[in-house]
Amino acid sequence: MSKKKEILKTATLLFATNGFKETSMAEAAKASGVASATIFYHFNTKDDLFLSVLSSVKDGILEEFANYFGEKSFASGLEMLEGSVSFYLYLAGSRPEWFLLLHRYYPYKLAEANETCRRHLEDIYNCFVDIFEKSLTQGQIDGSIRELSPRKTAMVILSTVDGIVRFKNCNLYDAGALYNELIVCIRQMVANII
Amino acid sequence: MSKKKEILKTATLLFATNGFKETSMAEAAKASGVASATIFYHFNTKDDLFLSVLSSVKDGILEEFANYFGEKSFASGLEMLEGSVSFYLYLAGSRPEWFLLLHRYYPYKLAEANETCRRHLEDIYNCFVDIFEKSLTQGQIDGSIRELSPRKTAMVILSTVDGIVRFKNCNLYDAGALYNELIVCIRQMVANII
DNA sequence: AATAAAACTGATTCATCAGTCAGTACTGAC
DNA sequence: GTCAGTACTGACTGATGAATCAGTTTTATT
Repeated sequence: MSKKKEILKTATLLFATNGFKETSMAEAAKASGVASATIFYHFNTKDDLFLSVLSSVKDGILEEFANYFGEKSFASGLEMLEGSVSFYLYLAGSRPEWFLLLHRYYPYKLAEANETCRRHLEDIYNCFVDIFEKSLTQGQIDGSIRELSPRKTAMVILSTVDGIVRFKNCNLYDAGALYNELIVCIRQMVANII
Repeated sequence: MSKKKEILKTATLLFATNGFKETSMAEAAKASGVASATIFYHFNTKDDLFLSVLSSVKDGILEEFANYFGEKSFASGLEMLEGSVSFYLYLAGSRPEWFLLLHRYYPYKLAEANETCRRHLEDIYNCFVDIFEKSLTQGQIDGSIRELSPRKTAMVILSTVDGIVRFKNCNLYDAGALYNELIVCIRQMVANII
């Protein structure tokens, strides 16, 4: 792997697990196996490195979801929704660093002043909401989803799923034990009762 | 107000809005209107100050909920649940610094190594889950809530409500516009259909 | 082989910050 | 008034960390 990619990968892990301020550039360089000045050759500033990390996380998430929907098909909108939620939970388990990073406050703080950062975050969360919304709209057509506002309900579902992942990452509860309960709750929330 | 209380109040705001690492002790002292060394007279270390802040936030939250339930009575478990959720949202609006602090990662990171910190966080989240659980159990007795696991469902509800508040604090969506939708979704999730 | 450009480096710089120190000011008890 | 204890202070210290600099090494091109 090129040194630049190595730095990016290592920095993602460090920013996610230890935080932005808590990670020094020298530490990131050492953990990447490069000299302390090399990191500044590839990335002008620390914020610059962070934005590159966030951008690569965005690309990863969008690609993973694109792949998933490229090879899957669903019998109904409700099934698509349940599949999307399950895949979100699966991804949070297989790429914990992505979600840990998104559950830190730094990106949102930076987004207040930095347009690029703001756009990355919006792209990521719009990806999630769009998928849930599409499932709900589809379900209203095929009759598996009840009468509701697809966009707003999609946001509530994202809150729920993202909240569970956050609790798990914060070691507050054994949130992993809630996955089944979560799917049931969401089905109950949106399913059409015939 | 005593200088100690003034420091505590100011530090809560600074840690919540700017973060732990991003707030210097000198800055906190200046914003509190005391000399830079005074803060170390009242609090041994920066972590010590943070733990005092977290402890005062815990006391505040527990007291607010105790007051609310002391003067309210509910016709059913479902109404109690809806009241609790509304009060959570109201509190998140009137005391944003409490929830901003809880939505940062630092407390959870500190909790890994610090027992006191861990206990404060558990007290806070148990308070929330207990209230939702109590509502659900009550509702199962009076028939307003369907068959479900009260503890686990309470956690899912907390994820949802807390997730909405987090999105609002992160300025991701106009989550305030989701409050009505949220109540409807939760009702749909747990209400007994007769 | 010669050359230029790109990649990389360790030593240094300058600012910031948690925590200390050696005091001074205030308060109440007698 | 004086004494003791508590509250408070500005100046200082040692460590850390982002960024720079003045180079060296590698790579690609002719």
